This record gives sequence, C-alpha cells and structure tokens, in this order.
Amino acid sequence: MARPREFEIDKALDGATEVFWRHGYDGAALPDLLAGMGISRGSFYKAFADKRSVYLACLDRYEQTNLAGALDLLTGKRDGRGRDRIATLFGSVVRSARIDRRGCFLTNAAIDRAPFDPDVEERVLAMMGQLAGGFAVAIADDAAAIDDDRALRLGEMLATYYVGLQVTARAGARRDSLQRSIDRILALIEG
Amino acid sequence: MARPREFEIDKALDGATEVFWRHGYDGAALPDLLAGMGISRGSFYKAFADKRSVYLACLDRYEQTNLAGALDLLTGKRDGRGRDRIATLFGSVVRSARIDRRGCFLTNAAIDRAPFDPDVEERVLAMMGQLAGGFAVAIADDAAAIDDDRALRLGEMLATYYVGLQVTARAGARRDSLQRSIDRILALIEG
DNA sequence: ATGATTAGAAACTAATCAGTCTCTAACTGA
DNA sequence: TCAGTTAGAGACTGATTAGTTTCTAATCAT
Repeated sequence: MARPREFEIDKALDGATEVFWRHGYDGAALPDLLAGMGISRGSFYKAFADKRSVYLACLDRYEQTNLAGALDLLTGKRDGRGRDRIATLFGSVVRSARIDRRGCFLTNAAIDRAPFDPDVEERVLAMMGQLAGGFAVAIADDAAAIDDDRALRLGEMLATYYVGLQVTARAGARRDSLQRSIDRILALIEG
Repeated sequence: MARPREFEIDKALDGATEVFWRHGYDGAALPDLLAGMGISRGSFYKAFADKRSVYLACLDRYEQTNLAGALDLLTGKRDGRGRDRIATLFGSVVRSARIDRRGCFLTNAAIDRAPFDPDVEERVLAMMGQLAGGFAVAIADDAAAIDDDRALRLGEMLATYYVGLQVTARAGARRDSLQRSIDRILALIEG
C-alpha cells in the first residue's frame, strides 16, 4: 500500500447521487459528476469502473440512507399512529418540493434507467417493495386486527401513490394541489 | 411553391413520439429519431427547428391523441358507471405493460424534462390537470350528489395514483402486483 | 533514506452529439 | 417547356461524450 485516497468514497457518492438525482443518468455528464464529487477524472476511474457502476453504487447508497430513513419513519412506533407517520412522509414530499425539484431518486431511476438496465431494475423493484412493506407496517400498527395480506396490499397501493406524488412534485405542481391530493388519500385510508 | 413534402408531419411526429417515449429526451439520439420518423437529417431540419421543438410537438400531439382518448374513456357516459371506466383505464396500464415498457409519455416527460424546460412543464401540468378533471367527471357521474370540489380533489388524487402506476409499470413490476394495487384503490373509492 | 506503489491532474482518443451546408432532383406555375 | 423553388440525401462541422494514458508527486514499508 502507498499513498492513500484523498477523498471518501461515500462522500463522493453522495455528490454523484445529487447530480444523477437532479439530471438523470444521460443528463449527468462526466464533468458535472466530477464537479459534484469534488474529484478529477483520474481519481474517478481509479476508484470506480465506469459511470454506470457509480450510478448503481449511488442507488445502493440511496437505499441505505434515504430509503432507510423513510422506512424508519414509517415503521417507528414511537411517533404516534401509523397513519400520522404516513401523513408525515407525504408531507415531507411537499416540503422538499419547496426547496428543489429533484423529486425522488428511486422514482427518477424507475423512469430513467430501470427499463434498460436489469441491475437498476432489480434495485428499483426491491426498494419499491421495501417501501410498500413500510407502508403496510404503518397501516397494521393502527389496527392489530387487520390481516397481513390486506395490509400489504394497502401498502402497495400507498407506495404507488407515493411514487405518483413524487412525479407530480418534480413536474412542478403547486404545493396546495399536492396537499389537497394527500389530504384526500389520507381521508380515504382513515375510513 | 415547389416540390411538396414526401412525408406527413403527423406521421413523422408519431414516429418521434415513439422514440422519445421509449428512450427519453437525452436518450433519443438524432439518428434514432430519424429512423423512427422515416426521414433524413435534411428533411428533419427543413421541417422542424430543432430536436427540442419536435419534442414539444410530440407532447402536443400526445395530448390530442392518447390523452384525449383517456379522457373520452373517463368521461364517456355510455360505458356504464364512472368507477368502472376508471377501472378500465387502470386496467389498460396493466395490459400495456404486457406489451412493452414505455409507460406513459406524459409521466416520463414529467420526470425527464419538466424540471428543465418551462414549455414542457406547462404542457405536463396542463395535461395532468385535464387527467384529474377526467377522473373527477367519472367520479361525479356515479353520485350526482357529490359536490364538484370534492370530486375534483378525488380526481387529483386518482391522477396522482395513475402516474405512480405508470412509473411502477415502467419500472418492471409484476402484473399481479399492479393489479392488486389497482383493486385496492378501487375498493377504497367504492366506499 | 530509499524503492515500490499508488493517487491525482491533465492531455489525449475515438466515437458520437446536434445542427449546417451543399448538391441534386423533383415538382409547380406560367 | 422552362424558370423558380424546395425536398431530400449525405457530407461536413465543432463541441462534447465516456474512457485511457502519461506523468508527477505523495506516501507507504523497510
């Protein structure tokens, strides 16, 4: 071993994720990525095989950070009723839309790369499955009587809605419109 | 006037739509577009200003054809209950997923270009609004007593769900998973 | 201290990008 | 029939693409 790497892989991946998230796979040119990662071309290809493998690593890191955070929120029992936790998660989409228009990296990847790259598809479907499971846990927490299968189906439906909400936010919908839609689905699952 | 054009603009736009739909804006290279449109570079730039203007024209044509078709389905009173028409539309997403993985051009454009191009954003938001209106009409048809504002909110929620369904389909979700999710939301709005 | 190893910067490469230009041939109106 | 006009094909342009190579300097183990 000699001269150690001057940057942290994970920090660089965070920077790359930011760029992929905003601009998509094709839209993220290598110079953009390098700027976002704070490294030069040489370091990039020393540390990673190619652009695609960085994208896959970003998806994996997204799963371990952002998705895990959402799942913690949904399944964390300390924070009141499951449906309130769902409302909080949906609300965070509206709050994020106030700050930027990245939407959700997972959702963007589903449109962007999943149809063309089996490794992306696999990760996207796995994460969507986890998300559905998180919603199901939140639902089941409110009604111990609900059977697991029924909770999972409702969870799948809510995950699908969540993805649609992220698309609508990235499309530039007004925040009050997003919130009305959220209020409506929350009212529906309340009954 | 001299030598008339040998191809039809609308047919060429249909071909371009197909390519943009499948590969996205950046992913649709000019040679791909030309092949899909069945014309050569010279004809392309004689007939259109640039790639972007073709994309915008494709969105407009999508509105007049595919979106109009969906709205006709949702608002057509001859075909039974409004909720059955909604079920038919959702079902068509699952059927399409069996054939290809294009998803929905409007949904793809929302992720792909809306954040970067105000002209795309405007069209996407307008189409999403129309879609929400279509769902609202279908809902209102079943219950004359429902007030318009309530129907529109439900319509916005269903449009958001619809978009999420298209993302999930393009991501490669299994058809039975899609259908379970659909059945669940249909059951919710039934009550 | 020194030799082995490796990180990093920058120049380079071949392919591809969107868009332009030129030339030929086809069509129109008179 | 012929002059004017325009469609179409394909060569061309300069910029940009992802990825490679080369060289320098930093840091390790001995």
